[in-house]
Amino acid sequence: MPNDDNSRDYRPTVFLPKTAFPMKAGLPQKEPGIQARWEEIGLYEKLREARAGREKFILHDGPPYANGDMHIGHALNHVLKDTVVRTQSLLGKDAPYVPGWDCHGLPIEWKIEELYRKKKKNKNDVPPKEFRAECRDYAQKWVDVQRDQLKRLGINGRWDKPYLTMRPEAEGAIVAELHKFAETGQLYRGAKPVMWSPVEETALADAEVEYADLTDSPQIDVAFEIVESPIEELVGAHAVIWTTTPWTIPVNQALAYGPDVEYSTFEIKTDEIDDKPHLEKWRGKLLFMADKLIPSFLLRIGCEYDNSSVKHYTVCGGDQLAGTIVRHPMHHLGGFYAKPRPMLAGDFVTTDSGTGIVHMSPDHGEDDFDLCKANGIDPVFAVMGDGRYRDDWLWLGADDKDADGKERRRSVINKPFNSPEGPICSDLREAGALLSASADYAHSYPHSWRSKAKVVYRCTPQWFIAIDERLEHIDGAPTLRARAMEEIEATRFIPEKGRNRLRSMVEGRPDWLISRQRAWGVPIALFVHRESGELLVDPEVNARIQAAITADTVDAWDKSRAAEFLGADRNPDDYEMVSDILDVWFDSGSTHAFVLETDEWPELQSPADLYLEGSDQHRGWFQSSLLESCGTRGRAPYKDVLTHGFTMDSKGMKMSKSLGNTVNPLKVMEQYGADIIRLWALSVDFTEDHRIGDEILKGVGDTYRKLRNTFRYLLGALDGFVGDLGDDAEIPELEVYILSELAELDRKLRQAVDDYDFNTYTRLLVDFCNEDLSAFFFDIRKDCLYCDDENDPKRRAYRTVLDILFHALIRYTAPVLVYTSEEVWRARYPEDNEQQGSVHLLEWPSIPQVGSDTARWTALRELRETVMEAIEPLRREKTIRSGLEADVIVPADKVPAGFTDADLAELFIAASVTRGQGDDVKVTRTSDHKCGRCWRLLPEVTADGDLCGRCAEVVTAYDAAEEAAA
RNA sequence: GGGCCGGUAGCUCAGUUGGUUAGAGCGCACCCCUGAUAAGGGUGAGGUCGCAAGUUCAAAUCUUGCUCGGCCCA
Repeated sequence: MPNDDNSRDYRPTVFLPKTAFPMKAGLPQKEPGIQARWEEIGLYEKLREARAGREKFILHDGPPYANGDMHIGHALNHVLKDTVVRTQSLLGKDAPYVPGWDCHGLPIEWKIEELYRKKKKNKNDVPPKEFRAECRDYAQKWVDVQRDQLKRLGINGRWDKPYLTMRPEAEGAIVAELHKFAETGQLYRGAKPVMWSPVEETALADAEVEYADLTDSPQIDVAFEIVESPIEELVGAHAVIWTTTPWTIPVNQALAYGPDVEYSTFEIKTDEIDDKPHLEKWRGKLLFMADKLIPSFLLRIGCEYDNSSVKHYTVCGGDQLAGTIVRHPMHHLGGFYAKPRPMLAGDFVTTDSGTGIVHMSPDHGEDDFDLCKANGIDPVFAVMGDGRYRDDWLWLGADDKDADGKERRRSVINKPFNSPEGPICSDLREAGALLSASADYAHSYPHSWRSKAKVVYRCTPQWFIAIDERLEHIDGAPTLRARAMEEIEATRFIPEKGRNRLRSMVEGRPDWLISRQRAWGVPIALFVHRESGELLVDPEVNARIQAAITADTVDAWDKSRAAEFLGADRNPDDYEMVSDILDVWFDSGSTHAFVLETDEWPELQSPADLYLEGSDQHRGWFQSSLLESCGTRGRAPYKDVLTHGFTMDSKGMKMSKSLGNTVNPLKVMEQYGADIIRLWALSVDFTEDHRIGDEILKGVGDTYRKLRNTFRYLLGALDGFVGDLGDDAEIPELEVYILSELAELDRKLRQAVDDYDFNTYTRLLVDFCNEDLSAFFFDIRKDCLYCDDENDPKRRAYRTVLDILFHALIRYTAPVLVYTSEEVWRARYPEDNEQQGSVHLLEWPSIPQVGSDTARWTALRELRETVMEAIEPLRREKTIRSGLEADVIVPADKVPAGFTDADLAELFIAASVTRGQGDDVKVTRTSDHKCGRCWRLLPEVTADGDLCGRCAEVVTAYDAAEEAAA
C-alpha cells in the first residue's frame, strides 16, 4: 500500500530482539546476590534430592591446609573440581561434593608459637591441652574464611558439613587406621637419621625442609692415622677426610672409600713446607686420599694447585682397602674414641669433591647410617634434640664461654662452634690432625622452612610403616610397595604421564616415617612394654583408645587415662605411652576412610571415582592415600587421578611474594568476577603449567562477553516465544543443518566431559557461538527474524531452533559460567517453581536427531567464504557498501546440489546469486532498489524506500492490528 | 646436582602413525552496518614451530646436545 510514502519510519514494524538482560555484566556486584539465593533455596540439597538414586560419581576432595587466604592454586583446583562435579551432575549422575580441610600440623602450631613469642610466653609453660585448643581455634578460623571464599568462587558443595581432619570423629578414625597398621604388623619403631630441626626440636618431613645456598660454610680436612692395613705401606700414613660439618667429628665411627676410586699416598715437599709453618707437622708424613683430588686438597692447605708440591708413593685401588683400620684424632681420650675406626667400602663415595674418603657418623647421615648398620656399627645418640651434645659425652669440644665468662654449650649447628677458631677445630689442631679449616664453602644446605634455621640429620627413635614387609592380612597381596605398584597400573591417570610420576616415587621411596615430636596432631596412640620394648597389640585396648578420642578429641591420649585404656589386666607402670604424633600426611592419607566410608556422609562411597589435585601431590596426597589404603584395604582409594599443573605469572615464571608477581584470586573476583576466574581456569591447558596475567584475563573477558551476548541475543530473539512448530510445519534446511551441528557439538562436549578436557569443552562452546551461530546462522536469519511476519512458518521454525539452542547452550554453559548462566536462566524464567528455580538443577539436553547432509553444507560454507572474499574488493573501492548490494555470479559447478539461486542469495546475504561459467566468483553492484523496511535490494522494489512484497504485507497487517487496538 | 615434564602467531589452544603453502578462536589493522549498538558482519596482516646439530627423499613431529621455565627430590 503506502508506496507513495517512502519517508515513513518502518522501525516500529520491525521485530527487533527485546530483552531486559543487560549487555554489561557487572559480575562483582551481581554474583554475591546470586550466591545468596542459592543458599536460600538450598541448591546443593535440592540437587541431591533431584539426583537421589542415580548412578553416583564421587569426587573426593583433597584437603587444603587450613592456613591463610585462598590463593590462585586453590582457585584453579576448586574450579576444576566444581566443574567435574557439575558436568557429571549435568549428565544426570548423583555427584555429591564434600569439601574438606587439613587442620593438624606444624605450620599452624608454629603460628600459635609465634603469637606466644610476641606475648613473651613460652610454649612449654602452656598445658598441651590449652595449646591444642588454640591450634584448633586457629584452624577453624581459616576453615571459615576459606569456606566463604570458595563459596564466593561459586563452588557448590556441602558447606554446612565439610570434613575436617580435626573433628574428633576424624581423629578417632585416624587412630583406628594407625591401629590397623599396628595390628597387622606393618608398624615398627626404628632408629634412623632424620632431618631434625634443633630450633623447633622436631623431626621434619621432606616437605618441611627447604634448601638455601650458603657461601660461608665451614670446610675442614682432618687426618686419621692408619694403624692397620693389608697394604703395609699405608700403616702410619694419614687418611684425609674432608667435611663441611666439623661438629660431626666427635661422633665419627668409621671412614668410607669408593671401591672404584684410585688412591695414593704422598708427601708434601720440603720446600713447600719451609715457608708454611702451619704445615710443619706434616714434614715427612704420608697422607692418603683419592689421587684425583690431591690438587684441590693442596689448594685448601695453601700449596700450588698441581701435583708439583708433592712426592707420590703408593698407588692403590679402593677395592684393596678392605680391612684397613684408622684411629680417631682424639683417640687419646680413650673410651669411645679409642675404638678402632674401620675403613668401609661405600658406593656413594665420589671424587666430585673432598678427598675421596668420607668420614662416617651413623647418627648424622643416611649413607653413614646404612653403611655402618651393615657393618654392625650402631648410632650413639650423642646429640640431643636441642642440638647440644649429651652432658656425658666424652669430648664436647672446648668449653664455650659467654662474654661474662660463664660456661655454656650451644647447639652444634651454631656458627662459632664450627668455625676454624671454634672448639672442635682448636682441639683437632692441638691434636695435630687438622690440615685445613676455613669458612668459605659454597653449597646448598637444608633449612627448616618455618624457622629458616639450619637442620641436621639426627638419629632418633621414630615410628615407621614398613613398605617391603609381606601383607599377610590381605589376600593375594605381596608387600605394600608391590600392591601399591599394582594399583597404580589399575588407575586411570589424566594426563597419562602422572602414572609414571607416581610409580617412580613409590618404587624408590623408603619406609614411611610417620612420627613427629610435636603437639598439634593425632597421637601415635600406642603402648610399648617398658622391659621388652614390644609394641602392645591388643584390639580391645585399641578400641578403647579410639572410642575415647572420638569422644574427647586427641586430648584423650593422656597419661591420666593409661589405666583406663590398658584395662584391669595390665599395669600402667609396665607400659610407655608413645608421645609422638602422626605425620599429617597420614591424616590426609586416611580421608578416604573417615570421609568416604563413614555414614556421616552417606551420600559418599569408596573408592572414589576421582582424586583431583596439583602435580605436587604425586609425592603427597596421591601417594599417602594410596599407601594408607593399600596397607589397610589392599586397594587404591581412587579409580581416576587427575593432576593439574601450576599457575605461573604472565611470563611463565613462578609466582612469589618477593617478586611481587602474584595474582590474588580474591582481587580478580572483586575486579572481574568469579565467572571470569572460572572461565580462565577452564580455558588454559591445566594439565601443564599455565599462566595468568592482565592480558590473559582481558582475553578471557572478551570470550566471556561473546558468550554473554550470544545469550542476550537468544533472550531477545525469543522474546514472547511460547510454543514450537505444529506437527505439519516444515523446518527449513538451514535449521536442520544447525541442529545437526548442535548434535555434533553435543557429541564432542560429552567426550570432553568424559576426558575431563575442559579446555576443549570451552573452546568448542565459544567457537560454536562465534562461527556457527553469530557469523553464520544468526546473521543469515537476521532478515527473517526482523522482517518476516511473526507467524511466518520460517520465522517460527527459526525461533523454535533458537529455543532448542538456548536450552542446549545454557546447560553446556552452566558448569562454566555458574553465575551468568543462572542470571540468563532467571531472565528467561523468572518464576520460582521447582523446575525453574535454578539452571543448575537441569540435566544434559537431549538434542533432536535430524538428518542433514553435512558435507554438502561444508561445501556451501566454503563457497560462501569465497563469495565474501570476492565481494571485498568492491567494498574497498566503495562500489558497494554491503553484500546486500551485490549481484553475485558463482561458478555453477561449485554450487552443492539442491540449492536454488534464491537460497544462495539468502545464505550469502547478497542481492542476488546466479550461476555462471568459469572458476571465479564475479560481483557487480545490483541495479535493484532498497526496500524501505527490510533494506534488501530486490527487483520488485521500484524505488529506494518502497516496500518489497513481503514487507508490504507485514506492514499492512501491522497497521490493521494497530488500528484495531486503537 | 639428580628425576620427571614443558617451550607452535600478541593471547589461549589444535596439529593424528614424520608427507602439499603449520591451523582455529580471540586480539590487532582496515572496512561495513547503525534495526543484537560499549553489540553485529567482512577482509587482512601476524609464526626460522625455544636454539643447534643429526637421521630421512621429506622433521613442529624421530635422535642427541644446549637453553629457558616448572614440579619433585638432594
